[in-house]
Amino acid sequence: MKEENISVTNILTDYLNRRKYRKTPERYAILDKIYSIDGHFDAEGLYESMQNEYRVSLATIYNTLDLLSNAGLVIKHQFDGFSAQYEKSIGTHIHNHSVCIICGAIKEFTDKKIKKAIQAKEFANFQSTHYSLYIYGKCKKCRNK
Amino acid sequence: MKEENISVTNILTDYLNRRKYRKTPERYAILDKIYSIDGHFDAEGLYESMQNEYRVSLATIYNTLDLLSNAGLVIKHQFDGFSAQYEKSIGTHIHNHSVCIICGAIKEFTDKKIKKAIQAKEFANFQSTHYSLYIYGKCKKCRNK
DNA sequence: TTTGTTGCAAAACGTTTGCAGCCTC
DNA sequence: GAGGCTGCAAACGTTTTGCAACAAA
Repeated sequence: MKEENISVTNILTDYLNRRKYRKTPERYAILDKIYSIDGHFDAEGLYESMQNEYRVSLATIYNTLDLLSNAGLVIKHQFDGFSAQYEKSIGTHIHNHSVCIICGAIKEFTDKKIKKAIQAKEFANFQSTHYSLYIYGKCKKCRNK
Repeated sequence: MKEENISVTNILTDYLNRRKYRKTPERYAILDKIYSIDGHFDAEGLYESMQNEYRVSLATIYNTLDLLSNAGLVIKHQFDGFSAQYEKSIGTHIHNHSVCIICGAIKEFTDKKIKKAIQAKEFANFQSTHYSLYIYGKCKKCRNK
């Protein structure tokens, strides 16, 4: 287990304690697996990748992804036309996504000015926790379509 | 028909001509309906709202929303957990969305600095056309959940 | 012991597809 | 007249749900 995983494990434990939810081995196994994945993944892929290690049902994968999302440990993306994509959130640099409207290719990028501008935003009646920025357009390959 | 609709009709006609697509009454009826709606709508709602005027099938609604999206006449949003939401794009101020992670409440907001920072972004191999920014968090009602 | 959580299978949901017939070009 | 577009219904893939069994508290 990476060092990072120790702290996310603690975050999950705190979260479960605070809500009086149960600390099941499935939840920790899924969290652990998620933090070993770099980049995006979907529920099905996570499910399959765990079959040889700690076997959990797809229903539990969905339940747990939802729980971890509420706990701030994963971020959920709904890119157009695909199944929901997830990624770990702790220890991940804040980044944005460019999405090709023709072929669906997704790339990550960072931009300090954008980050600053968004983080400076404050709401009167809304307590923001995170954000997703998707810039749509055409990638190099699809430029002329 | 509002004045605005005349110009979006022209945009659609140009688009169809350029691609050698057919100018069917369904496409214009759907476009017209969409530009009479303020705010978000989904395919089902659009379908139902047209039943008393120009009747089209749900399949055609989906086809046409896709076409109008490619033509830049509507913007598609995939807010978490719901069916895809659409909104007209021409004559609509660029705006962002705050999404409550507890109850799903969606609000629009604008911010000049964010807009500027995003529009200033240029990519080497990507031609951007539009963007969506979703800020997630907890709304006033759900602050303590 | 209580009851939240799991696995399984079935169901639900939004969306897409196949196909015959229609209507734009 | 050719073939793109439509409506219909069936199919699809992802996600949710109901329920009995299990296990954390």
